[in-house]
Amino acid sequence: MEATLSKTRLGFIETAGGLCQKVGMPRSTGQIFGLLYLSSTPLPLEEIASLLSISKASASTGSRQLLGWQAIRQVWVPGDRRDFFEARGELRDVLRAGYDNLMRPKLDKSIRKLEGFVDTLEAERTEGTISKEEYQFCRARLQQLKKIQDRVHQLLPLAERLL
Amino acid sequence: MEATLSKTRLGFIETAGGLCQKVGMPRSTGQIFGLLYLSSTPLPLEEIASLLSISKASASTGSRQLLGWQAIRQVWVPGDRRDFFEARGELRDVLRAGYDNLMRPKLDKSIRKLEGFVDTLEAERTEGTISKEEYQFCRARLQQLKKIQDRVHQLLPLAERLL
DNA sequence: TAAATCGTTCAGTTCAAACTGAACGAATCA
DNA sequence: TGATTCGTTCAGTTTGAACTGAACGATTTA
Repeated sequence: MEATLSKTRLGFIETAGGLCQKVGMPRSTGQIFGLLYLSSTPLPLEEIASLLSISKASASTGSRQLLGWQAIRQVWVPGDRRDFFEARGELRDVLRAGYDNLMRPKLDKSIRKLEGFVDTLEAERTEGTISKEEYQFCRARLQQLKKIQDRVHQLLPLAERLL
Repeated sequence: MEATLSKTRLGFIETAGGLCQKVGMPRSTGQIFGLLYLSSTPLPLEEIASLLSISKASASTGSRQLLGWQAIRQVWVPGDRRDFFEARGELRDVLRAGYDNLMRPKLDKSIRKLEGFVDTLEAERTEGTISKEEYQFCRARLQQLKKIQDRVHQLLPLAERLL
């Protein structure tokens, strides 16, 4: 299929790519999702690459990334050996999966790190490495930070439900 | 002051820098905030640079960025010509300001963009540029996307209150 | 079995953002 | 006024991630 893309889809793809890039993920990955999200029919890897004017390599890595996030799924077309991809229509579930698989682990890790800092702070105090003043000040700030993290932990499940 | 940093502060600085980098902002900016957040006394630009082993130029741009986000504030020390900086202790307010000044405008912009896509889609339909099928499919997906954006708009003020 | 097609992997390149050193203007001090 | 001490700005460099082309293994087709 040599079809060209409509203006709408072109603009959408560009926006999705730019959005992803701003959040720190590869632009091409966002472009792929944008392309598939407005595609009424599953597309093979080769066509994704050519429509977006990117290499097959980028299309491959990008789509595997999106698969990992469960943002797209793989579709087998009878009698066709190629891999076809389509976007998951249920964006709610995509976001939920994104939260479970990407956000939550990172948050948990950051909490553990924060507790680590509190520990080393205590150690440094007993060692006498730091002054009482610095100890108290840092302790207070770290605790405040922890409080905020806890609030975030309360908020995220709530968000999950509201969305 | 030629004081060296405690282990706690060093680790905290590194974490803050890495965190910022992952979210798409300069690492050094996060380091500066990390340094100030655990500093019981305001620091002059020069010392920020030397403690973090970065150039004065980076320290300057980074601190101005943080000032813009209201994450730190400038303090004048009587009899000292230099600029001193300290982190805002009230992280709640920092987050709120970050939401108001950074998140919200971007969200609004993306909504406007989305509406633009709907419009061009309509136009392309009446022009006959796209098939009825593609039109209907894209329209449905764009509408679903808009629904999610609306939910996010409901959620964010709520988050602001909970934090 | 040979030829062809498909997707992945990997080394090398490209590219954009961050960072730096130096020059500069402004403000202070002698 | 001349000499310093600030902070900012800007051109050039560095750095790291994204992207590419080519080679490869796997699977299918002739």
